[in-house]
Amino acid sequence: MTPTAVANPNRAALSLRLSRLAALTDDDRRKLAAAERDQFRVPARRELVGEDNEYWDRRALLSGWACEQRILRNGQRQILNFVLPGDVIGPGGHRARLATTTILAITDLTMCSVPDGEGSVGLVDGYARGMALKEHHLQAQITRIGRMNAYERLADWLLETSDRLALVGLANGDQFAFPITQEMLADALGLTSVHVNRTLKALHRDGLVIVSGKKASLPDRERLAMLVDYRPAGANVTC
Amino acid sequence: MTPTAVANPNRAALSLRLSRLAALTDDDRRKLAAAERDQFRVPARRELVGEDNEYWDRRALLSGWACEQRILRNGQRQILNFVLPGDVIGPGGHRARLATTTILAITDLTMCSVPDGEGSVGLVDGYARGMALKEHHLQAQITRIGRMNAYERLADWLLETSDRLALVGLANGDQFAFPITQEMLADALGLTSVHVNRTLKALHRDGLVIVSGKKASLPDRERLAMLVDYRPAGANVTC
DNA sequence: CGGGACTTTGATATTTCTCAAACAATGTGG
DNA sequence: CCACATTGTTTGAGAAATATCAAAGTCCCG
Repeated sequence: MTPTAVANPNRAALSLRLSRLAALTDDDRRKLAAAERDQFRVPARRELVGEDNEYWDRRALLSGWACEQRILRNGQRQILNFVLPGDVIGPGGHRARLATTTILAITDLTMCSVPDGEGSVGLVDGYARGMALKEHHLQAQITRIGRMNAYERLADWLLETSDRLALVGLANGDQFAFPITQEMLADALGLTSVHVNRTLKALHRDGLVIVSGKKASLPDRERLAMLVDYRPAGANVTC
Repeated sequence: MTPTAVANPNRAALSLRLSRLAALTDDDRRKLAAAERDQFRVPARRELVGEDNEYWDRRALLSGWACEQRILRNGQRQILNFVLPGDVIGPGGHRARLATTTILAITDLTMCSVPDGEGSVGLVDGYARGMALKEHHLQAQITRIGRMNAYERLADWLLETSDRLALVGLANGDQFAFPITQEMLADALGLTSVHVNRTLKALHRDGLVIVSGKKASLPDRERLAMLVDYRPAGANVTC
């Protein structure tokens, strides 16, 4: 184990995620590895896709967190979804572009471009499952905001997020990185940062969630999942 | 104008919508017309796609309204989006299926299957724009529920819906069919039917919305749109 | 005409927001 | 390495939006 490998444990998030979503050949893996080798960085707080900007090719996030958001006229923000390592962003099959949406780097990011799927059943299948997962997450987001209370929204979102991170090997047992502020969480879950704070404290009091510094952990996933009737998407997707 | 043509003014919703989303050749139109000729019906209240059901090919809705929904353990329902004439349902490019979601016929429906896009730039482009629009509507739905109050949610949703109907020629001036109950609206907008009722009354009092029987109209779209900073998706999409 | 499904209304409860301030952590320039 | 500025968290008190419960009214279908 070389030092650099230890320092960058997840620079293969794209290939790791795809290999868990579809059956890849050695050739697929080679293509992905090549793409991952050609990385570029984006500093925190930079916007990746501005409204009405030209849209670029598909890119994958290798490390860091980003989010897709929309700003309302009155300055309010709605975070539509978080972009986590292994996720692909860019036109999803369709070239049509009408985003009134922006992608914002929450932390410093490492990214790479995504190899074309042409001629590879595995890659095409993996991309397709990735898109299906993304749609699933959008639907879950609607359900959370539409029909759950603050306590349930937090619980459900934490479970989903930890599952997504686990899929790319970024969850250590029940613990995972948590680089977002309570205000971002509020903007994602349709709440106020004050209320997020109080609700997180309630979850902590109930022994379900521990957030400290830039880490979170879910000591009792079982009970948490029961509480909000959480159904992991993974079962239907991973292969 | 034959009597049947008058009685069924919108049995060409698919080709109409696609021709507004992309440039179609005569050949494309022929294919679509052929598909539309081979219709089938679905009675109101029937489920089209059950959870974990086998997924079928892509189908288009030619007349009637349906909705995609999810039922929570406690019996609550979240309507994720409404399916309107001209909309395509089924696996969107990706074959992966993980829907924990159901499509429900709200009214009696007329449907047809969707011709393969193979070899047609126009059709492929049209389907792609349709998918992009759908994603846009999901994002709009999140923004509505997450960051708007009841009054704004209703207003925004009514504007979007009337635009979607207008795209397939189903809006008469500012008036359009409105076959859904206030409870469905509540389940879509993350509200209570009681509150939807009161809010609709407020919109009516303000001269912005008239709902009566199974029709709705928006007498002052201008003011309504201003009020909620509504941005039609159409501008970026229709060609 | 009767009955079920929708709508409307009222009174009250609950959740969440708003405002304001104190506190803690984090980073930055000197 | 300190002092300060900035950003994020925590707390309290009161206000506003929305939910809940219950009942009456209305409409439409058969």
